[in-house]
Amino acid sequence: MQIKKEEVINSILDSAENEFFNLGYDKASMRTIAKNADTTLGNVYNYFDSKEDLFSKIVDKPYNMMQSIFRNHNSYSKGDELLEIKNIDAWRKELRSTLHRYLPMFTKPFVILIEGSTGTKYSHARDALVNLLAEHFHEHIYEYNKSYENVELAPVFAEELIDGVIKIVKNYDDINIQERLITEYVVFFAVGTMGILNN
Amino acid sequence: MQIKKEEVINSILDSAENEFFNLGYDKASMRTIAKNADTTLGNVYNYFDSKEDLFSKIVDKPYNMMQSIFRNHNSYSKGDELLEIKNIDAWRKELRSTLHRYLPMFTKPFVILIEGSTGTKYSHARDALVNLLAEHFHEHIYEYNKSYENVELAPVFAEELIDGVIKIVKNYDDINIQERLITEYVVFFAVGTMGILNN
Amino acid sequence: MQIKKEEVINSILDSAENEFFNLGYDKASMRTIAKNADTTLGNVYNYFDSKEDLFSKIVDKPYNMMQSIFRNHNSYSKGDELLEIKNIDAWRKELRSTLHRYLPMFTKPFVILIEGSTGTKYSHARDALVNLLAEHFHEHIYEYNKSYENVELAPVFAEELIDGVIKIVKNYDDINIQERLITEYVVFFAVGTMGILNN
Amino acid sequence: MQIKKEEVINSILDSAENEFFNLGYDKASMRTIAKNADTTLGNVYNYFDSKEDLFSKIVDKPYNMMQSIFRNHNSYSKGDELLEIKNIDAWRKELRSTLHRYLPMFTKPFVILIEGSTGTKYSHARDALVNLLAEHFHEHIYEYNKSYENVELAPVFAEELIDGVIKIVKNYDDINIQERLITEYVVFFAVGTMGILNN
DNA sequence: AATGAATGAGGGTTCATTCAT
DNA sequence: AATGAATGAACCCTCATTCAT
Repeated sequence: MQIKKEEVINSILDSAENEFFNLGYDKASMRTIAKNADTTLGNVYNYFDSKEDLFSKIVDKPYNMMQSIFRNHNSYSKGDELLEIKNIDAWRKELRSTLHRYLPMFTKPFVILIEGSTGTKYSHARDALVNLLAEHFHEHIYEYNKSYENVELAPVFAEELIDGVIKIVKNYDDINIQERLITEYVVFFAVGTMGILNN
Repeated sequence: MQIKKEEVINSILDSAENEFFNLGYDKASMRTIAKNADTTLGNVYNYFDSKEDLFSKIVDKPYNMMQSIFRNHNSYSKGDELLEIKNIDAWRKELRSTLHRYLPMFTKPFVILIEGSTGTKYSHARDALVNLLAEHFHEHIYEYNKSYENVELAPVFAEELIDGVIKIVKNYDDINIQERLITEYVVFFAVGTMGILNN
Repeated sequence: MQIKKEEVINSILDSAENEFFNLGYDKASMRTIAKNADTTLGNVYNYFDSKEDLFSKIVDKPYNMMQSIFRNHNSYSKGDELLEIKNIDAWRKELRSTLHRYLPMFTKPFVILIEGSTGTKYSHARDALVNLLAEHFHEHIYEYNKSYENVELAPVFAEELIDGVIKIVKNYDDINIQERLITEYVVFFAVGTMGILNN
Repeated sequence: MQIKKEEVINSILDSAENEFFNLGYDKASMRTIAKNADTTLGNVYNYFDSKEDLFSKIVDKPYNMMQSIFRNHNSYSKGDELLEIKNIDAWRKELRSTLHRYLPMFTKPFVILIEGSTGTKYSHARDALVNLLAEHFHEHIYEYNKSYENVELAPVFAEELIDGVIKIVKNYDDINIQERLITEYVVFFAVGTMGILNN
């Protein structure tokens, strides 16, 4: 019975994960979630208080991971000396090994958290991540070219960097391909920003 | 009387523009649109046949502009020799004058068309734009570095380029700022892609 | 101006007559009536208090005719000696001349009154006519065959006789064809009822 | 529970049958149906997909019966030799036994199908029936009196024959009375048409 | 623990009627 | 007299949530 119960819960969570992943919070349907979990609508409400609660249960893990990364994100800025590197392939190698640590975070629930949480109390999560990254860009810009006049692009870069990563994660299941493409995508951002700052 | 009528129509259009802008087509509420236009739900239907019709009235102008750009977009690729240019500022100047022609398209309605048209007959617009751009990236990649191994990034670049522009348009009303930032953002993409292809 | 006014009124009445004729009271649309009368919805209400009032103005003439016929309908039963007649062609001739007097009643407004008045205070008109005719049938039946066991058919005969006439009027505009077909249709009823009463 | 469910379904079906019977499809109100079924509007939609679906569930049985009769209605025309029979009572007997097979079709749902289906995909049913019968009349007329000059009456006869049957079904619930009256009504049509064709 | 029936608020839409001009 | 904008009640339908069993 103990086992049985967990089976049902997992079945619901799986079904919900798919639904939220495909449609986002607002357009997701509790009926569909129940149906694809091979259980009843009423029974879903025996295990989860509400649609929002169910969403929380799925999204909480990546949310907490993100929070803890935020708290000690100074460790992240160790890569700053990269800016000095002239050889792009060296960047690729360095970045790949750094990314490797974060890759486990890029799961379906993370994608849901970032782009499917509109309408929930988690909708700030995406903004927080964007802002954190935007700050980074901002700092780098300031550090590298104090007189650069298009600083407003920092949040744009941040957002599109994140969305690009999300897009790669959504489209490619194979973790190796993910790693290769995300690395290259981040290198692209590094090269691009360096380029416009250089001149 | 003539004036009165247009006032109401504009009031409805403004209200609808905001609603569609904030919520997208599907989640937008005709009741809310009416309320924010200081009129009655029934009266909205005196001026517009349906929700979809109201949406069309807002989105048609940027849609047609996009279509006409698509039809003669060969003129766009004339800028290919830019790739040879080493001086980034030259790129900036060239791109800025090119973008100048497209700037009138980048309005709130355009944003709605691109990211709020799910559920309408315009939902293909975003995809069409993304595909067109993705092809461009693809061609450039192939032209410049036949052995480049991360070609899968083309659609990602396309999508994030568009989303970045959208984000700029959303955040800055001043057309001059828009022009400056969009130009720089596109230059950033050019520099970035060139950089990763070069090595 | 006086003339102008009547023109508008007639235009509205004509348009309404068509609309009620084609759709019946309930499904008729005031908007459509106004449009087809080349005037405004609001203006229709300057001349007629309501949809029901407009309906009345169209249907009142045939209604009153019907009422006056009802009041002295004993004159109608003078044709009873027909029952003795064996020659059908004699019936045809006799009936045709009788019908001739009633033909002017079978106009579009009459049709509207009989089959398009559901939902109005005139909806009893049809029933009244049916009942009057049913009584006639009843009397004849009783007169001719006191032991006939299917007396309940009287109202059915009445209703179908009326509906048949209405159908002929609706489908044939030519008054001569109307006369020929209605006569024959009534003869058919006479022959039919006589036949089943005879045995 | 199983029982409870069927009770509600039947309650809704009954309520809907009455509503459609009284008002026809278009004017019937789902709210009224729900109210008269002692349930909620939303709950009606738990059992039936749409207004049209609910209508189908009521009308499908008589519709299918009608269709199967249409498919092998050649068996019907076998009674043609009846035309030679001079004894009306023989006709009565013969017709009654023929009608007996069709009687189960003549229910409230059948009435709804024939006169209340405007606005649904079943709206052709009445026309189909009328046309089939009109053809029959046409053939008989031609067969029996090639020079008869009022052939236009065929569709009128067809329509009024049907409407008469409908009227009987509407007014008499007792199946035996139905049988007696419908038989007599059809005999009346036979005698009537024979009479006018004979001369 | 599980069912699925029931609820109610909200969605888009139509239309007779009223009212200010 | 004429306009047509505005209203409000009713339409069909959806869906998260609750509740009795």
